[in-house]
Amino acid sequence: MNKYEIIAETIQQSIYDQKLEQGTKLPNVESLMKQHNVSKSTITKALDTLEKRGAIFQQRGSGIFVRRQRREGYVSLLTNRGFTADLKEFNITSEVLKLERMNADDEVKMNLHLEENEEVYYVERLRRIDNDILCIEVSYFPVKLVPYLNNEIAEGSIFNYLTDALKFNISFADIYMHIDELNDIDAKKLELKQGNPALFLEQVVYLATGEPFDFSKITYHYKHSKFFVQATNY
Amino acid sequence: MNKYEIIAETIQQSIYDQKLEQGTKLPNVESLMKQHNVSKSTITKALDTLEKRGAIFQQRGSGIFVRRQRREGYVSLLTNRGFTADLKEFNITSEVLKLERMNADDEVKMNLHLEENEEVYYVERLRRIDNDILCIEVSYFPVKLVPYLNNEIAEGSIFNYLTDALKFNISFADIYMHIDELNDIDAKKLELKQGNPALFLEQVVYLATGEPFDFSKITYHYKHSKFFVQATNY
DNA sequence: GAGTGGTCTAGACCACATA
DNA sequence: ATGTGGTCTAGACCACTCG
Repeated sequence: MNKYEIIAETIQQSIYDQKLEQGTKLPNVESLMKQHNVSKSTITKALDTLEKRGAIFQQRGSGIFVRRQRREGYVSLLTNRGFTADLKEFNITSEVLKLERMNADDEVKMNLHLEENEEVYYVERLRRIDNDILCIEVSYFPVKLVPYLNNEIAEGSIFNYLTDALKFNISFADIYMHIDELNDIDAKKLELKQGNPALFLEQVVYLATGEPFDFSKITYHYKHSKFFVQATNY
Repeated sequence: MNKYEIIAETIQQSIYDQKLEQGTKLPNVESLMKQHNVSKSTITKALDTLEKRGAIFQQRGSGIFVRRQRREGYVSLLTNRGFTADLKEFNITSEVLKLERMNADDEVKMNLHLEENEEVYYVERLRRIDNDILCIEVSYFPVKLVPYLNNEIAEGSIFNYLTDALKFNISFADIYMHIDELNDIDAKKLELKQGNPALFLEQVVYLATGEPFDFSKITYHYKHSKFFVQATNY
């Protein structure tokens, strides 16, 4: 880890450990420099990182303050680290409904930038949060990037498998959302009724190289899904 | 404007003007340094800014590439600059249903960190996107921060009024979302039926000082609201 | 190995907030 | 006026990618 990353972790941890409230003032830049024995730019970089994550905000001429402060029970859409929900806070489990290799259809080809006749893994999962049904997730992974996938992996976190075992360097994601009524099939899977409201989310996730490796369509149970976004004005 | 901001604008504009596609490689850091006659850190800062905005991605050892690429018709939840929707792309108009000064109730007091007996402006607006009904928005602004508001201002962009006339320095926002069925009253306003799906969004917007100045509850019309989020893995 | 972006330093100077 | 964070420089060195 780089110096600035270590410093960022240290500060974030100390906010967490001391349960500092929103608005609490942190030590100034100079004392952080001395404390960690690094140059000003390194402290600045560490603080910028924490600001991006939504942990602090900085005000020129005034100081550095704790931001954080989320309501209970909401899942962050752009989690602190990684897009998958905070697995520590919430107990999320997955039941694999289907897993197979298949040829990509047009929609999948377009979203994953695939050529003709390329194969993908198709995974359909029912995900639960603390035993409540959270969503149905249908995912596609190109075989050329994800050469192997099985039920055991899909029951856990596929993203953890990709980063840990396959050393994927996940970089960014495009997320599209809309609301609509449930159709008959999805309603049954979610144990709801046809016509009930649902949030439909599509995401394309990219490697650091810019290659898309995951296209997923997720249908959320309207009673058990609450989302949280920390926006910053760039 | 700072040097790095000007450089960031220039690069972003050139991507836009040349309609560069995702994955297009940009000039390397050294040539950008020479071209703008600045040091490496300044270029780095400019590129970091663009990366935060989702306009580019950088890959060590390889280059700088164009990211951008959004589907048509989706409103960005964390717009390029500012949280209010891209007003240039979409024609958003507001009809003021109600505007009055009142005492804050408990919910408003909590979200805006107000003391007992503080007054707020209450604004209820029906917002349209290209003549379709987009949402009902109910907003609260503390009078101590927003001493004046009228119908004419509320028919336009309140945020523009706050930043331009009152010189507000808007810094960040917390956004909470959930899905549910419409009640009778909201359904009528949105010209929908009771029980239809809706996205409910609550936002608290903060100044650079960390003071909250806006608490809004927004109910979106499910047929005319599509959202887009660009996530980055910090 | 050549080329690319990323980190880090030491120090000068600037812009803003607050009392 | 003082203190605080923000910008910028010049240059050294590091880490990754790719042919």
